[in-house]
Amino acid sequence: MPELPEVETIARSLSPQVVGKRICSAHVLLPRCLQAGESLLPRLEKARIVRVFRRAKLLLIEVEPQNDASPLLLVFHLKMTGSFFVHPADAPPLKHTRLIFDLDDGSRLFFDDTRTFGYCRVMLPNELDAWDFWSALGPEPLEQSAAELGAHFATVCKGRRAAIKALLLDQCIVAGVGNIYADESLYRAGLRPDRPASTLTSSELLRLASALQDVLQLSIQECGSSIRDYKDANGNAGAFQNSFAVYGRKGQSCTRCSSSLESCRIAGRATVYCPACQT
DNA sequence: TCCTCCCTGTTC
DNA sequence: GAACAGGGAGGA
Repeated sequence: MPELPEVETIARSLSPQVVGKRICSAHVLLPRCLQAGESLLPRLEKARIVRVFRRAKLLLIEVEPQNDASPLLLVFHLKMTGSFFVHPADAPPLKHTRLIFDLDDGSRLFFDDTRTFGYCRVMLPNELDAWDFWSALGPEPLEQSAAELGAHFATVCKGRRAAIKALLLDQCIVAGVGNIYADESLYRAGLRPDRPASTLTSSELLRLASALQDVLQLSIQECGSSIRDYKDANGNAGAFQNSFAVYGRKGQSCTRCSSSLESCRIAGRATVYCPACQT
């Protein structure tokens, strides 16, 4: 379940393996995984990979087509089980390989995805800008100060009766947060996930902003969280799952007060919290 | 604003 | 063999 820290880790680990190489050919093994841009596929031939980066939970590969002024973007959403790996020449597709990009040094970039929720879109820059999902994305939580993020939370929480956790998961409110980091940041901020957003004070929202930034930064330092499937583009697992305070710990004791952690469902997601520490 | 669906592997 | 994991689209 790659969220912001995992996608960031994948981008960082993939970048040195592919930037500067040219794409020789693209193979679509699962057609519905290519959600847009089929007509642009021929332009990928001999295109040079210039950048691998992340925005929200999306991983983007920017390429320069050989005889074309306009760059192209390969935009991936990994959803739950998407992953990348660079294989040697002639490596055959694996059971869950959905896309293969043959590179000019003979290596092969695989996009694998067990549950096939993930997708790739090949897009021109103006198409990316015009894509509703892209243009609606909220701010990157790590690209502003805690005070600025807290003030942003205060603005968007005003008058909202939805649970604060539901807002954290909303990519239009803040980009890149999924179930793990929503639960972990609410725990660190001492806030119940089911609190109606409008009931949070500005100081509580500042605490939440700060906790969210802390937990995302720490996780990036640990190369993300590996629950089941997640591995970076070198095949390495992350380690932040060892630091979870609440996620996946329903019924276990709170590390701070020893209360039994409780669970509920918010916005359709399993939610774990400490009934004593979070108010 | 909330619910269902999409999908497959793992766990109960 | 059912329950569960879950991001986001789409519908009520």
